[in-house]
Amino acid sequence: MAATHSDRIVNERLASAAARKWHYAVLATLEEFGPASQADLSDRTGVYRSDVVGVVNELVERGHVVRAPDPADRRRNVISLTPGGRRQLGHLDALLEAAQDEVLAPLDEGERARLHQLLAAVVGHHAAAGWPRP
Amino acid sequence: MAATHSDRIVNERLASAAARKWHYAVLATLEEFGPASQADLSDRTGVYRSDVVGVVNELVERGHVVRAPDPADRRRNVISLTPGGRRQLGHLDALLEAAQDEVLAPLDEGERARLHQLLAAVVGHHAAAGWPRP
DNA sequence: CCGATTTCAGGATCACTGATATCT
DNA sequence: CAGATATCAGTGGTCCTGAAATCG
Repeated sequence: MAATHSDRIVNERLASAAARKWHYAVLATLEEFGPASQADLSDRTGVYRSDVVGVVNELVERGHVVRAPDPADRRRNVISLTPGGRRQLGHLDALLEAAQDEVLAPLDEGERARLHQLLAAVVGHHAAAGWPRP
Repeated sequence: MAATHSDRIVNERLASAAARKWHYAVLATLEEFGPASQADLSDRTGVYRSDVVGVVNELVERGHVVRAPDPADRRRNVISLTPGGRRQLGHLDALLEAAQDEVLAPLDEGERARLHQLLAAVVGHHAAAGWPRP
């Protein structure tokens, strides 16, 4: 139920920027780790390999990202942030901070930190165990 | 990410009983509050009114629930648990307890209670505010 | 007439499976 | 050859919108 409330609020805000959560995940990952292959993006964001294609296509259409073949390994595409993509990421960051504030409204600072810590422990445990990937 | 891991684990367990989360939600609500109209079930479970129909249809097919017109208000259907539905609920309860144990594996008892309390505060806040219903 | 209930038809996103072609 | 990468096609569940028919 908490996840559903959170998703609804987050999706409303992202829709105002014509974005979805995978767009944000990919942009944020590119900024954090730099240019990456689509397989890297899949592993880091949790987006299925087969779905990365579509997300990257949409980001390319919007001019937020560029896709170029990797000269060092011709199986790969290298995905890189554009200046426009960096601006969009800043925009989405602000939207999502507001969304988080709305979702966590009933919690004070300490409670928010504690919740984040508990959820991170859960995610860390399952990510370390590795989840089924094709 | 935590919600996604949780959903995957819960769905795997429920699939082994040919059930989905809404089946459990409806059965559990019927046991807790007794026979109810479909609108009541929608409000109590969060399932959209338009989706309750399908869930109840499937539970009727499986013999877990009966649908009867309400003589006191002929707009309504009264949905009631069958003995088979009660058995199924017990079965699902066991499956979900195991799923919860798997999801929360990295947390000790106190941490689980704290997480539950924090999420309940979030849900309570947004439920009280009322979320958009058709 | 207004409001509530049930039902149906459909859209959008997401999680997931499987197959194929290309390249290391 | 095995293994990785990118791509395409398709399924099913969930969240959500809208509209019709029936009844209080």
